[in-house]
Amino acid sequence: MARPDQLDPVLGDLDARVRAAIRAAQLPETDPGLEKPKQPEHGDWATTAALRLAKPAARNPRELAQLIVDHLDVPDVVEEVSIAGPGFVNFRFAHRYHQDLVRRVVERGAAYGRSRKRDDERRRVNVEFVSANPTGPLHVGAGRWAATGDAIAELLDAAGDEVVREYYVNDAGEQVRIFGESIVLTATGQDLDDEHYRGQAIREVATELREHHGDGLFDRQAGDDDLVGSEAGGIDHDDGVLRDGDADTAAGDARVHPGVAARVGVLGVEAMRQRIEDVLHRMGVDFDVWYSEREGLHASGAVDATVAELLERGEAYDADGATFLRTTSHGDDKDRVLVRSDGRPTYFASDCAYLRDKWSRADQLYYLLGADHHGYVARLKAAAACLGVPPDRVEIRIGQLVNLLRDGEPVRMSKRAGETIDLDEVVDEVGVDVVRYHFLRQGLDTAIDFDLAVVARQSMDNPVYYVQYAHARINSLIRTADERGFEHGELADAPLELLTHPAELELLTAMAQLPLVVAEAAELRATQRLARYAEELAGTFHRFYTECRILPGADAAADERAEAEQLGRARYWLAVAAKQALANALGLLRVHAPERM
RNA sequence: GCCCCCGUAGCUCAGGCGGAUAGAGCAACCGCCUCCUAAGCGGUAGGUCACAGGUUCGAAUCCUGUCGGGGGCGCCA
Repeated sequence: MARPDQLDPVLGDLDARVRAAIRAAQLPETDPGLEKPKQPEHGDWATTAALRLAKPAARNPRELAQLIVDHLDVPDVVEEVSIAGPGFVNFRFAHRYHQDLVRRVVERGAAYGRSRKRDDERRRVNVEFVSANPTGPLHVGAGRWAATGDAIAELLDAAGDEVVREYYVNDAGEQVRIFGESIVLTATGQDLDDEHYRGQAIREVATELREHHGDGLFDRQAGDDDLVGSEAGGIDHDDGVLRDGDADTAAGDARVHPGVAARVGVLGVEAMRQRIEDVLHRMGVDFDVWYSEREGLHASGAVDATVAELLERGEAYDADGATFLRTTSHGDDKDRVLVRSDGRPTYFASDCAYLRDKWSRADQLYYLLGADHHGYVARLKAAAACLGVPPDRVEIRIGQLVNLLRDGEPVRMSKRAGETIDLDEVVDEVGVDVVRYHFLRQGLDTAIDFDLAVVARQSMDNPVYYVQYAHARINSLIRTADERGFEHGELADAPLELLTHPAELELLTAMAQLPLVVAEAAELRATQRLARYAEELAGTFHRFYTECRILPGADAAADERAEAEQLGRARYWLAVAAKQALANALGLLRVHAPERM
């Protein structure tokens, strides 16, 4: 967790003083855990140190709170210190602190809320998410991982880490051959079997490939002569296309030449991957790395090298002609096969090689997986352990799935039916911001019902608009001020000491929290923390706007007018700062902050 | 058979690494635009935090069990 001194100089100072007081009182060292009291009347910030010290010190927390206060060198900005409840120490800050905040927010601009980490604390984090198989279009569920993974990556970046967004492309194995067959059969108007992929996107890809490569691509002869070459047996040991797959279905569909299926499969996968990339881009998600299993792990020899290394480390062993990884010694239920007795590596072997590769490029690995992959966690963690990667450096988060509904009725998403509603169509229907925000404001542990009818119909009541509206409203205010020629002057000259109205102070307090919220949300990888905070911040602005007249009214008497002008200047700059804070919060969620609505 | 997630207001969900009177939005009801965007604001009403034990000075939060709901693995990739 980022410490307060890296977020806010005043809080950092207070944090240090509380620590000093704890030392002076000869109490065990503990994090002051500065937080904002739930009830504003309790103060601006509070330390819970006494509560947490109660157990180790075996003393009454209120007594400890008093001890801490007795030893505390109270900074000037703190106007009032009080002990309350079971042992909270509350601090009330002078108005000066809040007024300085306006300057700090405006000066830091887009950087307000972001923080740095010391070099020894900064991590290179590899965030892998989505990674859906490129054998079909993305469905809504993938949209959840896209929005969440992207926002978590952004949060980590804002918290001072170096982040790489990565998509693992499963472009090797059995499924590529099946995908190739599916395209060929679709293109040539033949019936598909149960195992084949189908749907609108496949038809489009088939058409696309025909246009680029001609009918010959799907032709058996062409496959024999030009495309298959040494891989006539259907197994291509060089690029891994036909190596993988747990099924012992070396055969394949008799109507499609294996070489043609392989060739078309590779082309088709790339075409589909491109479509996925396009949809994700529409979602505002752009990956840094598209990692090809076929090229990066098979063609490069990384899989073989990884298996060799595991054998060398003594973590893998040969039995019954196959090679097993001893995952049971790291908490898995049973040992997993790396290389089958026929010599083909398993998909799991690819995962091991991929993990090893990522570990060479990063020092923190984050995997965002859907609940349908939760059975995979144990073996992946075991694989990490076998490869010598410390367990705390591999994070595997499981998110619950998304149910797509329309008017309360489930929308079919089965792959066999082929006809589903894709993410692309959902984005068309309700818009990017709604989709993203809907996913981001809910925790990963909650299964989400995404009802198209509800989301579309109630779009005006969607919380994302509540936040965006606050931003647009401030912009409108600024625009109006300009149109009326309101002289707001320079921020440095603004009479911020006039900001004493409760609504103003609440807005200021809310703004002050952004850096801590960001740090906490990043630490917990919890996008909903930031989303809920954004709603709270928007709420404090709306109340301020309702209760406090910002631009002077035209009807005021001359003597009152001068006063109103002064107050207006202070409030104008407060609004400018609030707009920045809102824009930053939305920006970290990568949700659009509109200038007008 | 095993595993994961959830159960908090009528609905959808925050809060959950123990701490102050349990929060928000929607829905309901009552108010607020001669005035900077009413996509807003204020108020009222609405809760055995599923249930039962346990740990603790203190439990919505941690542990165990039960019930209810969702999903996964054991078939594929």
